[in-house]
Amino acid sequence: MSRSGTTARPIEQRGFWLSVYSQLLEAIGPRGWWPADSPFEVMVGAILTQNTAWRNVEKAIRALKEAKVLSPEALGRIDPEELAALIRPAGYFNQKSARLKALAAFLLDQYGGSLERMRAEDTGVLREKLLRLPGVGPETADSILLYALEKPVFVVDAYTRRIFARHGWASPKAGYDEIRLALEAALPAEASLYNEFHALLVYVGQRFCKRRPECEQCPLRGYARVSVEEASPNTPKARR
DNA sequence: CTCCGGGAAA
DNA sequence: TTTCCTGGAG
Repeated sequence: MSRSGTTARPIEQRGFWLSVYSQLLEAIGPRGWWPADSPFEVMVGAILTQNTAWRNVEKAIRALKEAKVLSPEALGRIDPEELAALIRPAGYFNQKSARLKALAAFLLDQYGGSLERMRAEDTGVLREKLLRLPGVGPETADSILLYALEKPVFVVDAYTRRIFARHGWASPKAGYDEIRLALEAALPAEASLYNEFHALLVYVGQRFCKRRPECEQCPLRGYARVSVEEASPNTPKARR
């Protein structure tokens, strides 16, 4: 076996990740993810929130509810342009309209629109099927698996990768599955744990580990293996 | 890497 | 006014 030298920083100790988790939970508190009235609403939200502020997703979901089209059947029937108009506040409305139509068609075709039947499918198989859908990449697929179906899949996102890179917990070049599989291997396979952990990381990314990091008040201050400058050199300084 | 995009914070 | 938002496809 080759030992390229870029290998290591491999398996973090379980205790380390659990201490990070409890630190965040204690400092920030439960985030109550995913806010929705149904698993299907979670799936729709997972599409709508792609690179989009949640505030704007709420407007779109409200419009879907008012138009009474927040179901696989109704989304399957609605005209794509009409759907695009309804979800306009969430941005990328033409793309997302097509993506929602594809998701609805998938649910109807594969599971007769029943999320119970969908949930009964093997997680790995289901993940592959979701990834084949247009507009469903790794993060969206895993968000659906975790937050809509309560499968123990750790959701990795841009915040996660930024936080991990800055603290020296993972290489900046680490791939999506590399981080996901490492966390899943190091943590108990509990959906409730992954649920809260990811939500807390998003909070840290939004409030502290921003493009210009504000480490002074951050709950993760003290958990870094390296300095921010060392881990990610071109980080902008926070303005005063 | 660029495009898709409205909405609101900075 | 500019920047950024719980990404994914070409």
